[in-house]
Amino acid sequence: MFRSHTCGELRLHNVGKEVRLAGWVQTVRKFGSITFIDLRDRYGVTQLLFGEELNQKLVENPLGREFVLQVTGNVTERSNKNPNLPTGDVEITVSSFKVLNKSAVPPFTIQDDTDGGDDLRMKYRFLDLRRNAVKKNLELRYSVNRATREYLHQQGFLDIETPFLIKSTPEGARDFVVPSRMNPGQFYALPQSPQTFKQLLMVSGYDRYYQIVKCFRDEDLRADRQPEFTQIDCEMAFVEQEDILNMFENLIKFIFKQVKGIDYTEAVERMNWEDAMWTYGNDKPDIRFGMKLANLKFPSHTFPSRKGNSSLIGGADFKVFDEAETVVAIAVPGCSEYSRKQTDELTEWVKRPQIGMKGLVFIKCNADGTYKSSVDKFYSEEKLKAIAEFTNAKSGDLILVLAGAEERTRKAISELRLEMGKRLGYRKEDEFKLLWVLDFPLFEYDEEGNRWVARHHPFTSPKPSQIEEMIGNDPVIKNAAEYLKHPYANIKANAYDMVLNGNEIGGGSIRIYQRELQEKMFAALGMDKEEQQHKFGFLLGAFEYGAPPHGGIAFGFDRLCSILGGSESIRDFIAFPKNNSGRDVMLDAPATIDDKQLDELSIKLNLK
RNA sequence: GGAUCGGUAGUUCAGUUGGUUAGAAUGCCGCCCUGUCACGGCGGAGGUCGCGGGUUCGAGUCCCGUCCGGUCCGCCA
Repeated sequence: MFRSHTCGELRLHNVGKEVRLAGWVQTVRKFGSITFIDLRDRYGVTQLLFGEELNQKLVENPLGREFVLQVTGNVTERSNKNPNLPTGDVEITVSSFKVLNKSAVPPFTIQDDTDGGDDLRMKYRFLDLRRNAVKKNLELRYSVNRATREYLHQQGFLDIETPFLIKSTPEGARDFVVPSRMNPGQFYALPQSPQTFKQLLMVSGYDRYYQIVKCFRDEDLRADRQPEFTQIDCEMAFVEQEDILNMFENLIKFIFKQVKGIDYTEAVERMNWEDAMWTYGNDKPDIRFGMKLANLKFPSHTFPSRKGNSSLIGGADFKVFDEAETVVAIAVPGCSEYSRKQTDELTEWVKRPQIGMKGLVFIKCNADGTYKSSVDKFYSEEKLKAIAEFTNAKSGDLILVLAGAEERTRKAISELRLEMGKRLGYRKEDEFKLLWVLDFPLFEYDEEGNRWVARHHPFTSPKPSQIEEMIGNDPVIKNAAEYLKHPYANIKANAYDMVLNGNEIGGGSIRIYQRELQEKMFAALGMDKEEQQHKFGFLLGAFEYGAPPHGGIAFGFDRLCSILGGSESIRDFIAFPKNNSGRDVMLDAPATIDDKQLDELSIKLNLK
């Protein structure tokens, strides 16, 4: 018997028993003739006591950190208990021990607050994974996985595997490709998602499908982006949008309950894409706090149904506002007493290249009812008061105003809102707020190619009321400068994103299931018939054999785990992640392959 | 593709205006210690200052290039 118990389970009621434990040496505390050793495994830490006799043996066989040890001994009650340890009431009085394996001195400490930097931890990831902090993330990941499977199984979903070696498709992210030895000069692509396969499964009649599946995208990385990542991929047939929203907000609520013990009973809020952009400047707003945007000035073709009040800022001869396409403000609660140093710091913050604004206008709504701003030269106290009212600022608030080109300015004010929300403590990691963002635009304008690209993906259906608008109009954009006036710019999609605390955790759509409409969509994206047939002939063909109406959604599994675990980085929730440059620093991958392998694949390198 | 921050002991970092033998903490090694659990005390070892070039009487420090890592923009349907 290797061990009778784990290092996490012994308690007072086990006192008197002879037990055998195995694990890693966490620390050695020597006191002349007795020694304490903390023995660690996946389940916890138990203190070992080596008495006088055995202590002599320890001198002969010194133990270091991370040695693998097997001990036999009696569970005894401690004279000095440790309340910080679940096993802290007992210790093992060791009667015999065996070193199962030695260990080199680890390059960093195996503790919650390790002294190792990220780079080193990734290189020695197998040691990093011994740390409790990482272990509990992987445990959380497993419980999210289990909850997902339990819920979807209850709902009658089938887990069906789809292939990893598939065909490269033109739209979307860059593909990872795999050369085919048996078909020289030809390549498989790794799936960016099982999208077309799950749609084919709907045609086949498997009307509730899911998969927790790896997907691959060859794009640059971020803290929350990995080249291979995991999705909860789902599809349903004979459904409309409402069915999907209900099914999957309940999935997330189920996960909350199972994983975090949270009863999320309230209805999930819903918001149009346009409202999200108007109110928060962002298609994935964090609605845990207010600080909504006050749109003082904006281009009318971007928000055709909105009315502004530009007279509030116009006519003051303030060029920055007069020449800006967009002027937008937020009222930051209780910050009117910010010092010059603090407002300067905020100005520097928005001027960073990542934000890219030229400056920041602020208006202090003083507690005594007066106003003080950085633009007092241009605006009277009365005008400032009117702006403050429009911004819904209360006395004691600090109004921050950004001005510039629509897209950049809206993005910047959104970032600024999130930053101020964070600084004021409105973004608590243990508070969760879900949101559906609906009615995304079907198309996005691609400036470079002067053409339309699918905002979600080319299988997304337009709103039924706008199908005619799409079929009846030529996709060609004659006047690039005024692309927003093209009928396609206003077509909305049957698409939806689920947003959690300002993070997109999932997105999906009701799909196109008729060949004619799918062909029109491909054509709108600039694909001629031949190309359509070559790239998606299998799907178009399948649509001719009784494809049912269907739709689905995919959740970013890694990201969902990281948010539930209160971390910004998904790397902490992946056992063996890649670094910023897409490298596995432990394996040192990717790596070159030898000439024989290249030759078998009929590949010649052309390195520049 | 671009911006930006960093690279000094095993590790995490400090290092002033360019000036003697590059420091601290922790880890490691040795000795002492019977109740510790961040044990304690005494002593010791440990450095290609990422790499290459330049300026200078003199470079960890300034300049140029390069490599590696972090963050962000572009990109990510």
